[in-house]
Amino acid sequence: MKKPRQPVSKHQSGSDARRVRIVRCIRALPKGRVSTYGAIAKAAGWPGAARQVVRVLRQVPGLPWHRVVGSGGAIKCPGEAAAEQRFRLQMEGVAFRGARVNMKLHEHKFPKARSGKN
DNA sequence: AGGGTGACGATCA
DNA sequence: ATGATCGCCACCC
Repeated sequence: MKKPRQPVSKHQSGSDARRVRIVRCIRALPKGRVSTYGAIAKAAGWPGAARQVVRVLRQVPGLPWHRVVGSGGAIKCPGEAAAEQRFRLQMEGVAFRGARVNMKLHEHKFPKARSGKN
């Protein structure tokens, strides 16, 4: 077996591994639960990379993108997507407080990204 | 090599 | 709450 996979580019650098990590976190979001771009980045062991989370969400299909919101539970999607996201979340039983998700009730807690060893 | 862009985050006025 | 700025990181031309 070789690696019958054809990378989008030529060589994936370390950034690819991070991407995978981020994807993993997003896919780990259970129904009815949400998280923020920053929290996911942090959970992926990469604090401050909220923008990369966004990039992954847009590039990788099949992710529960609607379960990812901005800090404070604010929906940051542009135009129509915002309405859809909100709609889908409500359908999953997520409660809103105005234009934001009630993070008190639905913010997902990721397991500690390996602190020493635990 | 240089510059612009984002479904961001935090801070300040 | 709104708008402006800065910091962060990867990607695109």
